[in-house]
Amino acid sequence: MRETARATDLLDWYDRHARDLPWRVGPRARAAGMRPDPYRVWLSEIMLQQTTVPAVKPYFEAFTARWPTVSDLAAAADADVMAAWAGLGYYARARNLLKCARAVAEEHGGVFPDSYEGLLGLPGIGPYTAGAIAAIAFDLPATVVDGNVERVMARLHDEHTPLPQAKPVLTDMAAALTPQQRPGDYAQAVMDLGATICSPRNPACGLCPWRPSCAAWEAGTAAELPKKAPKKRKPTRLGIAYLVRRVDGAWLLERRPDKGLLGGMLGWPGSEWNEAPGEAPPIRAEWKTLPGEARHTFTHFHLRLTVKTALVPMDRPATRGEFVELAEFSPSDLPTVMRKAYDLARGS
DNA sequence: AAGACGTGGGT
DNA sequence: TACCCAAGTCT
Repeated sequence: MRETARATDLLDWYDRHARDLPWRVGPRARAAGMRPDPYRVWLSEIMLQQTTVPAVKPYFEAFTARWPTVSDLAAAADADVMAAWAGLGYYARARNLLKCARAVAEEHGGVFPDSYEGLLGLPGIGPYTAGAIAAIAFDLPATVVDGNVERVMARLHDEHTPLPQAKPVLTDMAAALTPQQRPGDYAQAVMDLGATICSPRNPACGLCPWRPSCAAWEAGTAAELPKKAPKKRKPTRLGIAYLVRRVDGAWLLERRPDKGLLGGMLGWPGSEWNEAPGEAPPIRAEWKTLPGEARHTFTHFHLRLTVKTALVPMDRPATRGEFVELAEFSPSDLPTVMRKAYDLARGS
């Protein structure tokens, strides 16, 4: 007979195996009464949306060093925050990060709301993040459902309904397991379990504290759960990027509109990205087309970017973008696709 | 309410 | 090479 899964079994496992993460207050310190700074919890949770821990770490360190409090971040210039986020992806997160910081600073006195509902009302905070902050920062018994929890619940209950259709039932399952005691540790424990033991491929069931209660283990189906709706294939789009160098070394750059792909980020002026992009030079110049192309894959399409370069005199007016002095430009301020175009032009 | 929205690492 | 995946949110 299969056992019933208990939160305490997972908490015992977490006490022994909790990972040490820069934004985490571990189980021992929490037991001693320590609580994480809500600002750091919030920042880490936004960065971790659809993003791996190794990718987040250096960005988290850089942000907290430069902007130690939510009020510091609220006072930052948009361009500085977008540049600091460059390379992390999903740039709407950075735009909403600033909106949220400013809402907290101006409408909440610099203090994060300490309720699920209050958090949910802030920009960039959805059901998952509101629950995570409520549980981790405020020790409220919020149910936290991310991709890890969906996977753990699907396996625990041998649920074969494909995602995203299964989301409501999986949420109910997660809610039924959420304890009133140590909800902050528990939220992190389920996610750690999903990230380390109950992993997407080759789950380490031999090490799992919930194996005695796992229906998928009993059925031998763990590795094939959760089921997911089939993916659509990505089309390929073409584009042209224009890299213009002024004789004093300044680069011609353009701030992209807030809405849409790479919204709010700096980039090279260029054509539309589609099946047959037309020429769209941002300045009168003698263009050189570089051999090869910058290839990049976005969430929903592949891009093959032709790079054209030109050197222009000081007094040449641009029809698009603005020249940025060499001393004020760093390729690390660019989203990855734009940095690839830069690398192609610099021969690296 | 599906689709838009990035990127890097693993297989 | 190509596909999958990672602590989702917004529209």
